[in-house]
Amino acid sequence: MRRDVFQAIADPTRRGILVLIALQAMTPNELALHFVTSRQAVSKHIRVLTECDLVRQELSGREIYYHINVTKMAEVSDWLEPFRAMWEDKFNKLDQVLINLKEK
Amino acid sequence: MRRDVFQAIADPTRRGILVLIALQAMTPNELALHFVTSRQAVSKHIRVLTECDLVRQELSGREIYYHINVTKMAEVSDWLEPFRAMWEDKFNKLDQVLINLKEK
DNA sequence: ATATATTGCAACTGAATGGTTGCATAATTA
DNA sequence: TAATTATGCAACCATTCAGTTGCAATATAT
Repeated sequence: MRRDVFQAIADPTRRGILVLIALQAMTPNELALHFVTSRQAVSKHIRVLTECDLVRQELSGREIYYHINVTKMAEVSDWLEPFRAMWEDKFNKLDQVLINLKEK
Repeated sequence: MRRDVFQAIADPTRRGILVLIALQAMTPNELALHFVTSRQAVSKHIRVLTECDLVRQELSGREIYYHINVTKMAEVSDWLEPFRAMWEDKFNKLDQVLINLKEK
């Protein structure tokens, strides 16, 4: 079974979970309240996120607080970096065009 | 059918295609040579990438050159931005710890 | 004109995915 | 101690997905 960051963030619910726990660590029950799906479904998403190390758990009695491992997200950013150079260059060229137009 | 950039880049073959055509526009046949899959399978991936506007086509006789639409990739980067702030902050804090250790 | 090459599309297949329900386990509360 | 609460796990289901094969359409070459 393929289990990588790109596959993990492909699902909108999982992206939602990441955003929520980025603000504050949460239990599966708390998380489930924010979605129109069952607690078990959220747990399955958390499992996927855990398996690719995007989230980590902190036990507190019978509750489990899930934290985001934000450095893992950098893997996506790293892959994106070469493309970023391309689109920024594109904007720079556009800027130059606008400047040239203005000067005339 | 869900068709967004996150879902598109979830597949490793599609990420490979994006990297290749970022370097140079290519036809499906040329692309297929770089993968251990059929030309038709590559075409299906191209279709997905086209449907979410990550690639654009340029017709040249019976050949079709596929170009990357690199600005579309910025959507992923935009989503990542808040997290980036978090992990950079993390590194900054780590830097500070190292500096403090060095001073002692 | 005929043969070849490039491509997209449709049908089919097996595997993966996201969801649900039910249950077992462990911690907390009454 | 008994009831409640929080959670993970397994089984099942419908849908999606990535791949293959076959075919039709169009452009190029002989």
